[in-house]
Amino acid sequence: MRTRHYLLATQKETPADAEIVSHRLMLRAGLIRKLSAGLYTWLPTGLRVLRKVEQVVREEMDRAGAQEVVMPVVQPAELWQESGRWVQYGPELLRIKDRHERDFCLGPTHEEVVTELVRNEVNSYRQLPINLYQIQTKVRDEIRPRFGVMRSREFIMKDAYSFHASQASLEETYRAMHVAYCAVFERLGLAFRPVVADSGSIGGSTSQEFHVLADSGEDAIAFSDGSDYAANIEMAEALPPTAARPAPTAALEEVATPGVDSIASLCSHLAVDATRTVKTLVVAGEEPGSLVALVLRGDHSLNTVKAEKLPGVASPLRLVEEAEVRDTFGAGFGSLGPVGVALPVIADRSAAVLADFSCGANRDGYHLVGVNWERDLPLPRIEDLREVVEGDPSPDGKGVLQLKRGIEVGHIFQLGTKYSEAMDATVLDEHGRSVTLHMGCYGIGVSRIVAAAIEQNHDDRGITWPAAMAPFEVAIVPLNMHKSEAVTSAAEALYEHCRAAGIDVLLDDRDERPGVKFADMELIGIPHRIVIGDKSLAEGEFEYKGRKDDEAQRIDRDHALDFLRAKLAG
RNA sequence: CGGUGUGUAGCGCAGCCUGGUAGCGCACUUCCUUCGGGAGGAAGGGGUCGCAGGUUCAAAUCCUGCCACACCGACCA
Repeated sequence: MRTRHYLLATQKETPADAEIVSHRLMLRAGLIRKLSAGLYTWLPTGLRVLRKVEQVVREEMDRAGAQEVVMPVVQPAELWQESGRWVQYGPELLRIKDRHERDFCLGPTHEEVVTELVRNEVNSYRQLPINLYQIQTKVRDEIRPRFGVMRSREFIMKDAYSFHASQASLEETYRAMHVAYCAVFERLGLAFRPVVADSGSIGGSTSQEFHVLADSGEDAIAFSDGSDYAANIEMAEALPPTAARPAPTAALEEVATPGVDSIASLCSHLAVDATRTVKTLVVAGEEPGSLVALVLRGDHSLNTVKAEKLPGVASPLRLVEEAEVRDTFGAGFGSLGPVGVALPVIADRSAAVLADFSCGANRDGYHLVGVNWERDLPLPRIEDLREVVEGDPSPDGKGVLQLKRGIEVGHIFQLGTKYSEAMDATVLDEHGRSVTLHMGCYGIGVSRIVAAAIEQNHDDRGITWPAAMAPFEVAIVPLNMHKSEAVTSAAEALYEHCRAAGIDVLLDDRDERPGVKFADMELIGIPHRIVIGDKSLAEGEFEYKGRKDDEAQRIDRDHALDFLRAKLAG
């Protein structure tokens, strides 16, 4: 490719609304342009990167025995009604009507379509297992699109669906997908971690996420420093404290705490540590109109995923309005406590082992100190409610937890029979009996990977692509090309040799000053750069610089191609 | 959906308070000089000031409504 007629679309200035580095660089390097909120055009350079990611994914899926298909983006409502998700999925499902007023949706995922396909085409256990995948545009009407293609309303995803006659077969494919995913992210040169995950709205039991580690990640992940344990923080269990609850030593007392409406202000007012306080959160119960009080140690945070899975607690979790709380407790948020409340109370494991603690008095402007379970109030139901913090013991008993942030780029699920049962997808087994299919599903956020890779690979000049993802492998930068015939012919010759050798090469034949060319090639992150100028050319040499190198080096022009081949191979 | 903020040339912004000729930088076009790290000069092109209504002799500016976008909280690849 030559830059002269190539839509390079680089820009010096950063659009004001780009918050994270990958979004800024994708705009500046001319990878994407925004059409509307959460909707992006992929420009030639961006598309090249996208295609490289797709190809790695495709190769590893094929290697793992999956077969590629393409399913429709537009899907009939009937299928979604059959699985129950037409009502369950919520407003994120973008619904449309055709000219006959029939309901359709734009596919956010394809469980229904693929199950419909397989129940028609596969009838015997002999045809199983089967694993079908596609690389295709998905549509989700995101509440809040942000960070460019990281969270957009339209995005490219690889989604695979496997079907099995038994749970054992499903587990085998699930493991194979785990291996394939690790291979994909390794080939792409990304620092990643597989983590135990919540299966969320897709359903099913076992699931793991693959996270690219980055400070800008939207997810927190917890992992042990003493074992392989790693989990999304939503799933990380906070183990029960090992120490028993101390005996009470203080007397129960109500103290005036004017203006105190938070744990922080309570601590400074009473000169106590947050670990000796308790906070009370009120959420909706399972029965319509009912409430449940959740009690956590002052320095801990509620884990909403854990909470909404508890029997008696409404799912999705709903924190109630202050007015509602006031009706029940007679006090506002800042003065709530578990003493003397008529509601079901659930205490976190850490809160349940406190003695002589402080909490709200259920009277505005007052708190209780010296509170003790079983003396001042009954010991309530105890559950794991809180978010783990750094330094907690690892749930597998080995080591302590560390927290990092991650970008979810892959997710594998064992769905079980959720969809096959709802949609009556069965085969006959070797005894001629009808068995419900077991199902797995496996997603990779292809467009998100592009952004995630930039989060991990950039410097103050631009993107520093991992080799496998770079839009071009080699940039040829001739200096003074329009004036020097020697430079022109050398550049043209090297360009043709590279093309003949199958190298992805970009020849910068623009009539621009050197600084402009260098800056652009570095911004878009081409890993290898050959500069051809009159001075070095007179000595029969080119100049080579790797994108991450500090210094350029001279190379013999006659061996430039071999030199590049060696660089690309290694 | 709630909270906050912003809509003026392709991009980044000023002008609005105090109504009166629509401006700056980058980018773009032409010419001259320059040419190994985002050059200098000269001359140009490009805007229904988000939309609709209102106030006024006069609205980018004041008022009302609507729309769009961004950021902060509940969703997910």
